[in-house]
Amino acid sequence: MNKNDIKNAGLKITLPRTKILKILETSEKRHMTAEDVYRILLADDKGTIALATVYRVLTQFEAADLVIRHNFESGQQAVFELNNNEHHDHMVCIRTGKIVEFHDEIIEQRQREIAKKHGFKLVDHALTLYGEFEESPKMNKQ
Amino acid sequence: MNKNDIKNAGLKITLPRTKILKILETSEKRHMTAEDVYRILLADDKGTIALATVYRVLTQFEAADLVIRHNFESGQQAVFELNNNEHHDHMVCIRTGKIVEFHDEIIEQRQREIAKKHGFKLVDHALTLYGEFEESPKMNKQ
DNA sequence: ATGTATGCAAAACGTTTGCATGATG
DNA sequence: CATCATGCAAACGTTTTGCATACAT
Repeated sequence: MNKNDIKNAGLKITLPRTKILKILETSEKRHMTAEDVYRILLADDKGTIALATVYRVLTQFEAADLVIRHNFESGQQAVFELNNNEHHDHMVCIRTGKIVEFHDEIIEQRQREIAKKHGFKLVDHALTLYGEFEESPKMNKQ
Repeated sequence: MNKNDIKNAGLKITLPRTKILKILETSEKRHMTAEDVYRILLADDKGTIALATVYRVLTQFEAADLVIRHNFESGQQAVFELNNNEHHDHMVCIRTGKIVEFHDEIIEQRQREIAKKHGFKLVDHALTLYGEFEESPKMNKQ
């Protein structure tokens, strides 16, 4: 019921917003740039939706905790993913851009301990591993 | 002997390069944006050094492993720090911008294990904790 | 009917680049 | 003296914003 998510965020239910949310929900890629979303909108749609609107809506969704914005070390485009409320970190392939999520409770726990030791009130954290996935011989990666 | 570092990087020893390196070495802030460096150059100097040069030099230093560039999740300006060859991660205060470094072997080890489990050749990683340092009552933070 | 959202174009931002000049080895 | 580095201004890619119009409630 994605329309409720929009309404609960205090936002009016508009075509751009429902479409963008649906794209985030149904796209095979969980991590998309604003341009990724924009390109999909251009493709499967008649009514024009401006790139500026995509940015605006994604920013609003972020403020509403509906999506999470990442700025991976590339420093280039931000990527957005639907917030499924299951915290996770990321492995990013430096060759293909492929992103895999993981969660490790030992690391999480250590972070809390380290923060505590430094008198640091932990609000958020980001852990990203950069490297390359070793392809299994027969598989073609994209 | 910072001039050797520059020479070893295959770079000519020029005023901008020695000054920028010295700023990185002697500034009380270990983590500086290009603009931070630029502003210091403007202040304590007569001969103009262009912001473009600061970016160029920092990028060259990065390629020579003299400095490390970070793009913290802010997505705004990159920050540069001298590479002391002691890997560490960062705690960033979301209120003051203060940065504290830490290193935790348990986390490092877990990362290697996770990468291995996923058939991921680990090249680099970035862990940043975001939060607030609890001030001790008498201390004025800056 | 009111207020909010949108498209468009232009601006803003951090960073990079082309080019003619200047300094280094 | 050949090469590399620099300053300047202009380009760049991403993201934001001003404004007049259009839509949701």
